[in-house]
Amino acid sequence: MATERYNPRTSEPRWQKAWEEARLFETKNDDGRPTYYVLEMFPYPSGRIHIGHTRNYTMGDVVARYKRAKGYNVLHPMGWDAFGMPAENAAIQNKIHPKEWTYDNIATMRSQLKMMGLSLDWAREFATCDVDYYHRQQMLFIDFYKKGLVRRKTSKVNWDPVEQTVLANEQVIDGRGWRSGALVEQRELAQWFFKITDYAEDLLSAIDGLDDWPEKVRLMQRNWIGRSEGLSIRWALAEDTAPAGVGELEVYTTRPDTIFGASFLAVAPDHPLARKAAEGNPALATFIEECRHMGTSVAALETAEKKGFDTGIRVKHPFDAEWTLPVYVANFVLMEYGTGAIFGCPSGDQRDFDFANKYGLPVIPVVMPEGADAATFEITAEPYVDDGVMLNSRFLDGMSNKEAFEEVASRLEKETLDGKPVAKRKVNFRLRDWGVSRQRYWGCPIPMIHCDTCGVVPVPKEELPVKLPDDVDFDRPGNPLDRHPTWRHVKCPQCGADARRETDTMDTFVDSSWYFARFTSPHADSPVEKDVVNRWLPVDQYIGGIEHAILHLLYSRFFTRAMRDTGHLDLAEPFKGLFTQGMVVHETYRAEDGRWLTPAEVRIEGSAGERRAFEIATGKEVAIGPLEKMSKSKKNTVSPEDITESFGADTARWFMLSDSPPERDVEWTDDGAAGAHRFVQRAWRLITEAAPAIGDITPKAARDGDAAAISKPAHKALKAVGEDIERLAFNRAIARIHELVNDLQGPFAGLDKADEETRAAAREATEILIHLIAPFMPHLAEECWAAIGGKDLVAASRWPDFDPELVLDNLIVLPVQINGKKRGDLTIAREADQAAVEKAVLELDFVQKALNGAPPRKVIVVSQRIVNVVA
RNA sequence: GCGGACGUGGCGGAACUGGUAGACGCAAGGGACUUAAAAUCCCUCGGGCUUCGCCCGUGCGGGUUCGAUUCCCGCCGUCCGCACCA
Repeated sequence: MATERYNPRTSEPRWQKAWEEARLFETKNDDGRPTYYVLEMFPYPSGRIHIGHTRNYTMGDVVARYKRAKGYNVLHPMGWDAFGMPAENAAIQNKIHPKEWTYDNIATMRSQLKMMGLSLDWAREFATCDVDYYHRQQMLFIDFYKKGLVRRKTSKVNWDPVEQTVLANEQVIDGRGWRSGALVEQRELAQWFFKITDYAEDLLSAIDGLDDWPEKVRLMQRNWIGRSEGLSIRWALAEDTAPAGVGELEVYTTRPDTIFGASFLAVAPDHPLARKAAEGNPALATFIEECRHMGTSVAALETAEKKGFDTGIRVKHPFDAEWTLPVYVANFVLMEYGTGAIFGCPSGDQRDFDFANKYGLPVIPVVMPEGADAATFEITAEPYVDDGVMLNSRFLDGMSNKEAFEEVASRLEKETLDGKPVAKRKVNFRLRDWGVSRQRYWGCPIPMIHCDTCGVVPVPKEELPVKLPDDVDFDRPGNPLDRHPTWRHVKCPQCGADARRETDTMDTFVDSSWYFARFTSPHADSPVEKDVVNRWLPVDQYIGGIEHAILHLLYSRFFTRAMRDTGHLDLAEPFKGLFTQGMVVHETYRAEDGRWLTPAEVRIEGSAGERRAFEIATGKEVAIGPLEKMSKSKKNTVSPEDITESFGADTARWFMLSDSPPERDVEWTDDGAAGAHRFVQRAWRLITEAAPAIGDITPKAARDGDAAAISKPAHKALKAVGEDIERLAFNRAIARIHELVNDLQGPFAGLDKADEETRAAAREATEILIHLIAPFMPHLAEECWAAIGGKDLVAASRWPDFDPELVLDNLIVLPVQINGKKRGDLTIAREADQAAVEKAVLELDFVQKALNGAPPRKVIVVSQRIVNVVA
């Protein structure tokens, strides 16, 4: 019997309206059921939602709908990470105010998201650029300040000497400003910092408790914090080479054991000693000046060619005053790490080795692998960086390098230089304090006032918020707040004299470090309401991109601790479960003249192996580029409307989760989307064609007979899909649903002639199928539910329970291997014991043939799994 | 440069804690239905061979094991992060 095709264009808006009218997704804080908080990283309002966003939100939505069906009070909110540079770039390019640009984008993207049928609580929506939000962020800043978690110090920025502005790292390309093309300089500015390093130890050790985080993210965070135990060693300068007034150089090392392999010391270009030495040395000053043009990013420094400059200063070896070593200024030594100075042991470190070879410095092997011969061991092509046995190291010879570490540390702790110990044991962290100052307009103003007499004074809370002025211009580069005629002029809250506002705004990472807490009480006067936020946090399942694995998550973990220590909430870890999803990628197309083309502008011919692309407008062939993350610049984006208009939101949701595992990238293909839509129609047809036969039947599972062929696969799928969703294995869940539909296809064909028992089983299986589909394709599920005469909404109904008896089979099929290769199967009762299985296996034809009359050497029976006969 | 991942048919991928490699889907080929098309349904689909079965096969080279996509060692390739992109 033919039924009409499912029409998502009419169906989807209808059900979205039904959910909205029933206010199904508006979460009440005082609901008594157990809570479940699922959150996807909120988007930056760049202009349009693309399919990559929607994949992320669909994952969260599947979890939210599933958990709701499992009886939880689910919080699933949405907001906008709305401050940031693109709004200012748009202001400069298109003469549109950042606020207008941002709120326009939000309006567009909100309506795009709504088309996806996401079960979001829109009543809690906010944007971080809402005055209401950044007002509370300023409260938090002042609380942190009063708690001693904020400090001011100087740090380096990228300075564009032509534009006279600070550049972000991404705006520095090959050491030049992206707009001006001028060579970037490093410049020191006084800036605001959060003292995240106060929590370094705790942020590190608490990672152990984050069981529901991916191991790779935990590892990345550990490495980022970078705790090391080492020795801080003071090296005396040789008097005749030292600049006036400087007597020593302090070096941090994690390898004091290699101290007899040292052949040079190196300091950062902005180390005080380097500056001092440069005063009387123009060539050195020139070298340091060159280093200052490298930009400030660590990646840029470390990928640059390693260069050093001999200062002429020499230091005395701590164990031998007669032995002196040269001090270099080196472009790869970072002032921010340790003491900004290192000693180089070329035989034990690749970078030191390269450096020594470049500048003709000695390479003395001091550690060799266990068992090597000290008389013949040499370092030639590469250094030896692993643990081992000491050599060429006087009193350390023969010790393990671990013992040598202890020996050097305890000896140097006792030695003195100018009356103080030569060395101190020191725990060092790679993690640096978090610089939050940005010299930009479109961010949360830092609520501080500079007074000539009182110094830095926080804005009194009752005078908050410090609002961004609307009347700004972007005709010139630089921070419009700085040149605003009136905004920065205020009275000092302490003495009443004329004073100046801080014109720096906050890093947008601050905005995203507590939004998850704000969602619990989005309209409260205080940043959060303690009892409410305590009940909802931590977020049960947080979902977002791997690109945020370190900074955003670390900052949020710091913020939660800081909010705890300022009395706003009572927990340390904001995210219980974390999932990092992959990106949606698409081929790129580029015309001969270099223009990027969108997928819609291109026609594809041929198939696998020999595909060619042609520009529709010109008919000319264009190059097919590699799969890349969808981006505006490469034009390889697919927008949700493209799909919803042709196939509907359900098809898009289904496709994005179907093939690739969620943590991996997914390639958007039109064929794949069409295939997903075929399944939508197939499920619709299966259910609506069955509807007349099962309309008035009471659902009942069948355990035996033909009808069990309907109930068993349904209950097996019910069990598997539930487990797969819990594990976020959406692609597997979808494969299980495909299998169920395949399994039901046959038995459902003759339903109109079937007996009562079969119809009851079919009714039950259909209800299960609809529930399985519902988290993924909620609109289709509602339409199917209505088609079989279901009352109420699927979105408001309970997840069914599977019958444990139906998911187990009495007979199982065991693969049988001979010498590890599969040669056949054995069908046997599930409860058969080891001996019975072994006996049955040895009776099999192909086993006897393989054994050729001889007894088997061994029979391995892995219960319920496999049998291996070793001949 | 440092840190982290990933690599399986023509394609996306599945394979639980070391236990049947290729589930499920896409593409392709063949067939049915149709005046025709679309839609739908059925069959084939890693490679090879002496094809009732055997051999090879999970980036490459070794190793451990009764058994390795999975564990170990060494390579190769691709991707992500690196503190002012969000």
